[in-house]
Amino acid sequence: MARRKPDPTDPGTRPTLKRLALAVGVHASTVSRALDPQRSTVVAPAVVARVRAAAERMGYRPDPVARSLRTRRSHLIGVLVPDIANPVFSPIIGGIAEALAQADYALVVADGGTDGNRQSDMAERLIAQRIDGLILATASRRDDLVERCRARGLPVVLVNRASDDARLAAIVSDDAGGMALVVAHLAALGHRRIGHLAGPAAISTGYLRRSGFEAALSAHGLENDPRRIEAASAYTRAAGAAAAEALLARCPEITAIAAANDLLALGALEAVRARGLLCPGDISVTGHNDMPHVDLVDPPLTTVRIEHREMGQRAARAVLAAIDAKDAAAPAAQTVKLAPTLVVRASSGAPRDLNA
Amino acid sequence: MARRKPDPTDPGTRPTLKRLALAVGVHASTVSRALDPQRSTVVAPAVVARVRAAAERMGYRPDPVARSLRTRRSHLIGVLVPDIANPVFSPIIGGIAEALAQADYALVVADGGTDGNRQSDMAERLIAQRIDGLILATASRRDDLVERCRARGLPVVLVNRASDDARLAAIVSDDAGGMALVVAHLAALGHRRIGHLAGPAAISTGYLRRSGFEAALSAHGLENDPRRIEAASAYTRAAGAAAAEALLARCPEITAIAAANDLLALGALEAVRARGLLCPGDISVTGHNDMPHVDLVDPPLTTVRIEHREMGQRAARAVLAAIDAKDAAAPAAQTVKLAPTLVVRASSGAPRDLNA
DNA sequence: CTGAAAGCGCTTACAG
DNA sequence: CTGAAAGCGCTTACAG
Repeated sequence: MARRKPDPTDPGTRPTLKRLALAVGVHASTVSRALDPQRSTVVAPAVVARVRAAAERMGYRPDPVARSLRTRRSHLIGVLVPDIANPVFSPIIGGIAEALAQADYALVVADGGTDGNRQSDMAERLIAQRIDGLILATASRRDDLVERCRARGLPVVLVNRASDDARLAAIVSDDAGGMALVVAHLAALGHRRIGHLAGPAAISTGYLRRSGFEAALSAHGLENDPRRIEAASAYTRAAGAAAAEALLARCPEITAIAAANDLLALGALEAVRARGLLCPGDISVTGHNDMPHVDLVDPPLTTVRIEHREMGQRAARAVLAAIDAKDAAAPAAQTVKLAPTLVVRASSGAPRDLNA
Repeated sequence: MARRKPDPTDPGTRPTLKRLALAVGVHASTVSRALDPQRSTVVAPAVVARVRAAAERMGYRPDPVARSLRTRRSHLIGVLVPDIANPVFSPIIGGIAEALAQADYALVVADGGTDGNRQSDMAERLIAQRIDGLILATASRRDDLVERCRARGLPVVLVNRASDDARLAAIVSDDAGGMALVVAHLAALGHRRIGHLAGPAAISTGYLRRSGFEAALSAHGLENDPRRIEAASAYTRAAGAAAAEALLARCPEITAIAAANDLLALGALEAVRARGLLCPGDISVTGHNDMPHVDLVDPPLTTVRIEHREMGQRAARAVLAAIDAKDAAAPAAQTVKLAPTLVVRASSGAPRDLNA
């Protein structure tokens, strides 16, 4: 014999299905059915009532691990972000957590950093935990990781950043549209020579905001001089400051800088100040994201607001739908583009030539 | 018969222990032992080598769900925060995630909000997921939830906020010490009438920063007038603005406001501006936490820096230690107070009476 | 050093 | 409508 069998009537430990069955006087399988709203229709109403009452009284909670082993469903969703501490991703995670909790799923988060190998490694760990689906906030435009998940049949949804492969479900902001709002605003103020602080070209937000910026210039009949675009090496304040410094040195004629995100814009503000220039008197600066508290920086930042929390909620619902679709062979999920809005504050003003 | 037995030699699906055993030509129990560094010493070295090679070749990964069911260990740690999107908690979560990943544990996060009932509910969900330990960032000074977890024998560690019950492991900042740094700084500048924007008294940070503030006034021989202390209803900018407005109306004589955290300080800055006062010319304002980017607000905020990321790492290590201790009946974990540092920026200056 | 068996706590096809 | 049995994929006490 392998081990002493524990007494299923022992009330000392957390109650199991078996003990509950013993207490009610029916078989465990009947208890299992009575407790499942779907299958309880097949059980005698009186039995269902007795089972439910006993479960309540004994404080029975089904063991999710045992259930997972049997059903092959963990009710866990993995989320991989490049940086948990980045203020842009926190509301996304918050939105995901909220929507998942409503559906009785839990959220396993991993910080993948910006290094592709580490991201793969963290994703493998999540998959090893038998997550039912994965939400990726780390995607680059061509991403091995995304492809591998697809190949394994793991439901995957991208959030905030899309991949070039349009077959993948993604919940993103209309990045090009956001830049169109910015350029329209600056053009209306009278700016004609506008620089762009681009994000990394390998990330969809960097690429699409840049091409959106260029398209908007043309639409407004403004010159699109590639020299006036400088790409930052990363979405950080420091990278933004360095890129803005290079841009200001090379193109002193520009009267505004439209940055690809708020962190870059904050860096640009530092570079502007370091050169002894005034914002917006000498040069206007705009951001993208509307991060918390950018309304309090000096000067308050004009930026593009994205509903990150809603983005997270939608991504959660999309993975859940993808999981159901896997069972039902339902239609594939698709890309959703949320419409951003412009928030005008004090960092944008009339160009200096109009002031003079 | 219940069901057709799947062929364990079928290579189509993810390999199991049994299939690996079949491939190597030994029993599953031997494979299990060979793959566990602890118990592989008891297996013939040649067999260990063959098993490991086959595992590698077939890409075998033990199923964590099955393992959990058997060992009663999920390798999952739950974290309950009041608000995932709050910039103070993100680096804490980041630190926890990093330290857990190193120990091969994963992190399940839940957003409990500020409502006690919802917090309990979310904690129950985490526990239902069979987490091995819980990190609470939501603790109030007297917290039912904390007590209930203790009663169940679930390893619990508090982070950032402690409870009044000193038996509980907690990783916190020296909150009183942080306020002492602030008061010393303001006193050195010449301030003698200093107001305090307190946090909620039911939370340790609110209570301890307030009492630390009062103790520091006495230590510097400054008058401790309770009218000069106004408690905010929550740690938000809006609550900070409202409380600061009340404080300024009641005590126009104060020349500085020491806020219990940065969010309250940002609100105070708004209230100061709304009154047509200048910071720091008319009144100095200080914060607590050194949230990201408060160096860029207008004026750059003098505050107390807390190493939130390290706090998270330590909390993770503490739960892991508590889990081991549970097995080993090792000594109970204890409270760790991290030393904060003062960061002087432009929101604090000489009092207006010295300027005149 | 290795194998055979039991069991973790569920769910579900099958039989009645 | 209900019960008995098998099985999800592991680990581990026991026997040899």
